[in-house]
Amino acid sequence: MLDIKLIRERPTFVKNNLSRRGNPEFIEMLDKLIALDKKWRLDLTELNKLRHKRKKATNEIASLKKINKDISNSIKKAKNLDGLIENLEKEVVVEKKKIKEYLLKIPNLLHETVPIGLDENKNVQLKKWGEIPNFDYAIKNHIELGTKLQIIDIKRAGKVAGSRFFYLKGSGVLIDLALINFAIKEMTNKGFELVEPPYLMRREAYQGATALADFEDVLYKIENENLYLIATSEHPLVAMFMKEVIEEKNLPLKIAGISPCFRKEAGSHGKDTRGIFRTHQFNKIEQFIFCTPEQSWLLHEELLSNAEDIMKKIGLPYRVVNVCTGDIGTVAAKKFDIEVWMPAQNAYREIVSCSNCTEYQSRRLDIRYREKEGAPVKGFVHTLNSTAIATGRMIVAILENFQQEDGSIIIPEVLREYMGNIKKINL
RNA sequence: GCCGGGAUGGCAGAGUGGAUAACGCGCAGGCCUUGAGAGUCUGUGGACCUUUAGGUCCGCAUGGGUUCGAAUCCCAUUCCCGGCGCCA
Repeated sequence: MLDIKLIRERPTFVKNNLSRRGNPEFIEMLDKLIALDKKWRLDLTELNKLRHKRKKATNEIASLKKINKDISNSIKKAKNLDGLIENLEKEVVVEKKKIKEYLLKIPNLLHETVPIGLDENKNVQLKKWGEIPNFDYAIKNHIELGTKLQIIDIKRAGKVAGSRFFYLKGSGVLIDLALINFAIKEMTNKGFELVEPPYLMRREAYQGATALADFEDVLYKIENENLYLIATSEHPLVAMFMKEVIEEKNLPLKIAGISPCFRKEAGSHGKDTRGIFRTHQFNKIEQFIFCTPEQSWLLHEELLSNAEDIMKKIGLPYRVVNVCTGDIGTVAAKKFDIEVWMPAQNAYREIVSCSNCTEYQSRRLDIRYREKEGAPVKGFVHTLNSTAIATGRMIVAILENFQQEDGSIIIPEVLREYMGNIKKINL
């Protein structure tokens, strides 16, 4: 959510920034918001005047009553104002609500370094790491590999839960858990505190964590309850501190969230339908940071480098892209994606997403900071998030990149200690 | 799920139908002091208008209701605590 004061004081600046997203709807919304805000302030001032009049009348009643004088005239005077006040009150409430709605829909301001572009094709490659493997035999995709090795069962998952679900079995489970444990070690070594969040969240909290428009497409709602399954641990992690004031000595607050993620993936029909690249449920270890505005851009780079370290240690070739204005989403001011090489697709595909959300989430959730206890609040914290490891996609990458001619898989060395020191997954 | 208790500023906590939501802690500033501390004075919820100063309204979990007037009375909802029940 943007600061309404900033919009009032520097409307052109905000408009220019929003226009970089290339969606005229946002400009329309902003114009409507500005006009509505103006009207709201006028009406509010008028309402306050009326309320003042009534207040004076009721005070009069109190003092007349004390000296046993007749109050029927004064009561009439006060009652006459009621209708006017009630009507204007309703108007003001409706206006305020609409203003809030616009504010919740208008996306975050973009950092100046975000490249302009309509879609992911305009994302700018920043760096590349690792050698793309050269296979001198016909390679298999992760579905063939996983099925043959009996570590992934998509068919039976379809029978039981529908498409985009999967069973992991045997060594598949071990890799999944090894990835989690490896990520835990990496994050702990880098000073992150481990957190297992609730997997369900109330609407009030969820609305602060993400954009309203994302709800229906992405989130599973529990029937007859005000609860949603989390799409990523980022959401319960940021909401964890809603309505709180954090002391500066505790910033930056670094958290590693561990949880399954549930996503409807509505609107992605036909995209990545086969296999476990895009599924309704997967496990993820997430990096999350609360910090001061001064710290956030440096920490954004740090989160990226943490995620890159993991890629390097596992040994997967990847590239980093600076996500462009059309692809960046509502809440981020700037976003890096790490894309891993997927041999069977002959392409780099997203495996890590690393965002600086500046104060967009914290303003919605009212997460502020102050110098120390009792001191006045300084402002809203900045929030950042980045994937550490999303196990589903990582398993796809490992199977495809480390496959051997006979269909076996070489296990990356860093994972072996968590898998009983086996080096290979064989049939 | 049932019964009971509760929700007031950054924190603690009074106020049970009538003007400014008390006192305190913390924090900020002034005075005092070589400095710190102690002491002392002032300030310390939000919004809007006007801005040198100031003015007005809102705010006691949320939403309704009663009343000329609600933190206070009534109804509903949410959350927290305790007890009982159920349960991995």
